[in-house]
Amino acid sequence: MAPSAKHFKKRDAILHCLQCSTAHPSAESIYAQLKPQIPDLAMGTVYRNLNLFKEQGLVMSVATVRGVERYDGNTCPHVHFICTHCGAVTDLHEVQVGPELNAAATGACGGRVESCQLTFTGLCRECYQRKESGESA
Amino acid sequence: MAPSAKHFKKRDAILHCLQCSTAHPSAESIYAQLKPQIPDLAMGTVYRNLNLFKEQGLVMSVATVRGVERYDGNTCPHVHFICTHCGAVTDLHEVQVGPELNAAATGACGGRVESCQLTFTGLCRECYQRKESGESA
DNA sequence: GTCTGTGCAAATTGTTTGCACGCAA
DNA sequence: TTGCGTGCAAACAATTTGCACAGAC
Repeated sequence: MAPSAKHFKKRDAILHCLQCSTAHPSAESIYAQLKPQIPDLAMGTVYRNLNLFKEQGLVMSVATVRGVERYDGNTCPHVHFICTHCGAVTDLHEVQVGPELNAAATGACGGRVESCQLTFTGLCRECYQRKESGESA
Repeated sequence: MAPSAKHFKKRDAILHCLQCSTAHPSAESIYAQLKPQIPDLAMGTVYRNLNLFKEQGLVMSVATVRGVERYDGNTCPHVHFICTHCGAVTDLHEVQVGPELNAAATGACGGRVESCQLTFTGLCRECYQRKESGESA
């Protein structure tokens, strides 16, 4: 009855993993998280489904951090923060990109703007505090 | 006398190539551009210097487009546009990120914000026009 | 002599792909 | 029987790295 029978078990698990996480996981970490529950999961499957989801617009690529691609199951436009020290990617829902920027970009590029990503980089709270206390010690 | 004697010939050439280009080249394309003038240039050298420049803050990484990293010799903050069709990366100097966003991000992340990148994706003028005329034909 | 920049080629690593199998319709 | 999702392992491509040498000081 339900279309998500046995046939889509892994696909659903991967999507669910992405949509329920705010860590913006990499393919590798999705695999690591799912592997215990689904022992016969293969990396190829993770990558294949990830690319499928991207095509379908269910998932987007946030950034490539230290050579590995990070994904986001939340496709509503929002701002990201990347910690250069620990590699964490977090959402900054408090920061908003005004529509006027989009309009300006459309005018400036002369073509069609489809999406917009604002990303801040720096030190996250944990790494910042650790660094401060380490240096002052 | 000048420190940039023979010893820094390739390093200088790579940096110059980046700073004079607005195409946000990849390591590969820097190599391709320089190779005719400097036949004994090696990819390893390009990558090594690129990483050095990044550390020194002379150059920044703009984005990873289709799996290849793109660099920018212009480190003044500015907005980018990436064409999903041809992979071109261009500057949008007309669009500006206000300082209030930076402040908001600093507050929201709780750590330290070091840089900010606003990137639009879509179709550049050429690809957009080509697509339009192709479809309406 | 020492230090730094580099060529070269091998190694590493993230990602993709071909093939064969198994379940669902 | 046909089609799709998948495991597995090989293939790929971008990037990094170890080693040895050459020129600068």
